[in-house]
Amino acid sequence: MPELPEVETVRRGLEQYVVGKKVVSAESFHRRTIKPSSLGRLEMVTGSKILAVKRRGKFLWFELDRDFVLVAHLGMSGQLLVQQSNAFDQSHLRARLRLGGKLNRTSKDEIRFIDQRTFGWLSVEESSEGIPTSVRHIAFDPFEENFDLKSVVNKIRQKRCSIKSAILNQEVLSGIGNIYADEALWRSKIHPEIICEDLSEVEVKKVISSAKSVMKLAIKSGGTSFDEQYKNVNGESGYFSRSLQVYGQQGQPCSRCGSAIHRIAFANRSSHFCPRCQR
DNA sequence: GTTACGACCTGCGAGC
DNA sequence: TGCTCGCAGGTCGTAA
Repeated sequence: MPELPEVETVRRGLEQYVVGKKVVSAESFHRRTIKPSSLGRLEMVTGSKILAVKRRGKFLWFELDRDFVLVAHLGMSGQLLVQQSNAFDQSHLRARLRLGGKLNRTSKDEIRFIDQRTFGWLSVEESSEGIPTSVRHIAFDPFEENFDLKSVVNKIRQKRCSIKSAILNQEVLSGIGNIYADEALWRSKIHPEIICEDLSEVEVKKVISSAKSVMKLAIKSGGTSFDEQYKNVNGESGYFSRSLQVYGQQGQPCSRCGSAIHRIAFANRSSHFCPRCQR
C-alpha cells in the first residue's frame, strides 16, 4: 500500500525520468481517475513542460511551466510507471501521459497511471506558495524542513482519540498509513488504543521519531510490497516487507519478547501489536 | 469542534 | 469446479 516511503520512491523515480520532458498528450480511461473538480481538465497539461516532481505525505504533484500543477494520489493500489509507449497496456491502466522532448528510440516516453482499486486519482489544480489546493489541508510530513515536532506533539496530546487514530490523521502529520503506524507504535512500545491525552510528551515524541526512522529505512529498501499493489516507476517491488515487525505478523512471535503478535479490528481495518511489549 | 464510522472499489483467497 | 463472502485500506462525507 503506498504510504510515504512508497510515494517518495515513486517521486524519486519520476524525477529521474520526466523532469525537463514535455507532455505531448494526456488521456484518462476511467470515470473515477480524474477528481470530480478536475473533470475535463487533464488535457490542459498537453504542451506543458515538467519542471519538478514534489511530494507532501502521500500526495505527489508535477510542477509544470504553467499556472497549474498535476496532482496524483496513489490511493490503495495506484502505480505511476514510466515506460516505453510500445509496452503492452496493463489491465488496470487508468491514465496515460505521453512525453516528448529529447527522446531516442529506447527512451521511456510514457507515464502510466495504473490503479486496480480505483482509490487513486489525478487532478489539475492551482497552486499557491508551491502547494496545490487539494494538499493545503495536509499537515507537514516528518521529513519536511518546516515540520515542527513540538507543535505536533502538543496537538496530539490534546486529542481524546487513540494514538493510532491521531498519527493516521493527515491533518496532524502526514505520510503515515496503517503499516507504518503499527510499526512505529511497536517500536515505541505503545499500545495503539491508548488515548492521546494519557501519553506523556516523551512518549508522543518517541512515536513520531519511530515513525520517521521506520519510514526512512523503508525508503532505503524501496518501500513495502506485499503483492502487485505497489511498484516503483520501473515496475519493481520494494523489499521492506521483510523488515516488518508486527504488520501482517499476527500469530508470529514478537522479535523482542517472543509473545504472539495480536491483530485486532480498528476503524474498518486492522491493528497489529505485541500484547506484552505494548501494554 | 471533535470523533467515529460507513461508503467507495476490485481482486484474491478461504470456505462451502 | 464454481460460487459467495470477507478482507485489504486512504480519503471524504455524515452522524453523533
